[in-house]
Amino acid sequence: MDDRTTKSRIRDAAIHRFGEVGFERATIREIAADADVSPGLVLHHFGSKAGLREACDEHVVASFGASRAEMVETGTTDPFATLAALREEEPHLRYLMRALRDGSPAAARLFDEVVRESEAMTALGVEAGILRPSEHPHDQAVLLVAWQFGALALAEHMARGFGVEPFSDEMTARVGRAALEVLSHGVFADTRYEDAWRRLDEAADVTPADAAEGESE
Amino acid sequence: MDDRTTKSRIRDAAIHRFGEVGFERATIREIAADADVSPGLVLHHFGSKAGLREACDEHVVASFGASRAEMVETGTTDPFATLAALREEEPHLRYLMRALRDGSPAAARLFDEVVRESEAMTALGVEAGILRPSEHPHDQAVLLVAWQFGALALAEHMARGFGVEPFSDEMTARVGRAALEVLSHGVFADTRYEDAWRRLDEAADVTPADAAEGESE
DNA sequence: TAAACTATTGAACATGCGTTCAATGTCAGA
DNA sequence: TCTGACATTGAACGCATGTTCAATAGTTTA
Repeated sequence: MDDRTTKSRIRDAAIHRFGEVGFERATIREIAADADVSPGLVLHHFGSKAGLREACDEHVVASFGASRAEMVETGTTDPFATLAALREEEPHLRYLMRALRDGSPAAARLFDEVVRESEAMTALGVEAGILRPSEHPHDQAVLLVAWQFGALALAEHMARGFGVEPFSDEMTARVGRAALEVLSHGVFADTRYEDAWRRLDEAADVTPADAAEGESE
Repeated sequence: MDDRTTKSRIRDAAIHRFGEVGFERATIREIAADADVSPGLVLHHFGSKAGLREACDEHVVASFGASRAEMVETGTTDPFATLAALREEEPHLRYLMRALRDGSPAAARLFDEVVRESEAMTALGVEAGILRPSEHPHDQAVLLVAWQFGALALAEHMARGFGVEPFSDEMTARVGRAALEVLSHGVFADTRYEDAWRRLDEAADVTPADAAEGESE
């Protein structure tokens, strides 16, 4: 027995399928079978496959929004607690991972939201003396979110590299440890590369301000 | 006039299409049209769509292998020179990006190869005093490659975050600058998080050696 | 009770796809 | 010139898919 409404059962089955095999490969017939309904009913409730995707997007994004809002309230500032908390909702996480890879609009929305929040939280961390101030806080936020989401999207490959199961506790631990080391000390022994880059930068006059237009080519 | 052989023309058209829209969405008919041949000829040369993918995989992986081998010979040790060099072959880069997102076997192969090479190059860098020695060199290599490839896979989102075009010089510059800052200094002001994690680590006894099996659950 | 509306089904439809295949063209070698 | 192998075409086939639709069951409303 399943006390959820039929519509939400279909949506959850779709989230699961989409997350597992991607939007393209997932078929309405399979989703309907998973939810123990006929294919026709899926279309009755969601209009089309695209409509079904939108409903899933909305639900997952809202769900993550809620848990992020909770973290903001409790005042969590570091990104790894976030990652750990995300693991609680594995189907949604898989869905998000797929959405990122599929290039779904929802993933783009979520990416931008998280960048914005990450930038704000970083500012708080800097004030609190926990985080090192960056010369380009926005760029850094974009990069760190891309790394975090990117690692999520490539979880399968990382797991293989570690020799563990994707989405296992083992994996979270290994990723967390390695990431903390890098994010605490960096990987370069000194700043020779950074200095070199900065000189190139100043010569080419690439500043965030006039970033919108490309003057070469 | 195109002096390449018809077969390689088809393969290059396929690499382009696969890279642009992904393996699933790309159709043999479109690829054939791009290469100015009939759909039948594509199958005549490559047997099936999967065979065509394999041929593309092999070609792209080999191409990247060649340019990486060249970098090893010239003794380049830092990952950003690699990124810059990759930009020269944009279609192949787009293909690789898609392959990573699609979960193609070729992408897995390449990922593992690059991890291995990255680990070796990092060891060289440490010896040379350029790179900081890591406590878990393999884990660090996996993480850094995942970040690098992940950022590549999410190039579209990063570009939007920066307000620039994907695969533009502008974008390379911004990513490089932000990455160098993080990889030179880290983001944490001190090691309090790392220390806390290490204590958790020792308590749970999570070591790389017995990483293969999960004892909980 | 009757009517209207919603949930649900199963079959059918249309389309686009990968693939097959017989036919034709092309060209090197006997 | 004849022949065989290969390149190439275009039409057709079969299949899986998203979608439509009339019909049925169930539930609410007047």
